[in-house]
Amino acid sequence: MDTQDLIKVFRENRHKVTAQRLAICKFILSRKDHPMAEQIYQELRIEYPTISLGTIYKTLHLLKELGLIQELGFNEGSIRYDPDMELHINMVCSKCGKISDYKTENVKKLWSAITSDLGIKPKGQRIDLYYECDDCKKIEL
Amino acid sequence: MDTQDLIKVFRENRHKVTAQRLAICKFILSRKDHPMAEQIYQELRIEYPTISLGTIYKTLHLLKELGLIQELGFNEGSIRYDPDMELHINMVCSKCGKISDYKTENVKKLWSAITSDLGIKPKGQRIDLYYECDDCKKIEL
DNA sequence: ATAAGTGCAAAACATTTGCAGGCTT
DNA sequence: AAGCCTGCAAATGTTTTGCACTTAT
Repeated sequence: MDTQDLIKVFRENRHKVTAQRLAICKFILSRKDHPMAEQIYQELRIEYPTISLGTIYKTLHLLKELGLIQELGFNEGSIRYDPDMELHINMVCSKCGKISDYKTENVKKLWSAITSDLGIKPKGQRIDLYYECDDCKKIEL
Repeated sequence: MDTQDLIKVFRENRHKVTAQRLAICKFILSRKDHPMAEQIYQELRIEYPTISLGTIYKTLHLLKELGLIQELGFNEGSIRYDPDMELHINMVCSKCGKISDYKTENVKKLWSAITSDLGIKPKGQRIDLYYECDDCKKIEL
């Protein structure tokens, strides 16, 4: 999704196009490591010194409403943001907290088995698998 | 897991057995609706008027350490506690937030497929499926 | 011109921490 | 008797809210 697409989505939904909004959206949509609001704030502050955390949160909520990102609440009480809206597994390192996405056809099969079993239609999902990542394994040795 | 088992686990791990601790543990282990700390506090306050939120949190952390419950962070920033440590799916109603567990052999199959694919051993997992529950569907009509 | 968005600061929550006194071992 | 546990209160960290000012439409 490039800048032009973003602008189109905003206009179609009667939301104004501002520099901050574009910057926040482009930032989160390009990141694959599920950052939290504070991280987004710190990085954008370099280019937009007056940007505020409030604006970051408001924009993230807007993106969630528009269906462009997903919120993931974690145990430490923090919320992280994931721009991947497709069915996937969050591979979470239980040591360092690093997250990467993993996709496999098997999940889709499982989901269709479950939904036909229960007779429901899913509105969304979240699948976390906790493991120890390669970096943390190395440190251990 | 009954009271005697609980006492045994505490003693084996050199934790003292107190009335509050037993009450909190019995409460959370018997609940299937994944309550948050505040809910546990409000309900136990009836029988133990001087119990404090701090104690609730400390006890929940202890139970997590002992591997008896799981913490689930949610989007609203709250943490809910799940006494079911087996592989299961959290069926979350996206309207009212109600949660129930669902177990199926299919998940175990999926998990073993993934772990052999990636060559990792999972330390834990969390699977949420968002849908609209029967009660909320009825209200809608 | 109008309505919506921004930045700032204060408020609202949820969770954690520190400590004096009390209870289990 | 010693040390862990409790309850209270203060501190922390994150997210939300209110409002005057600015900007996009």
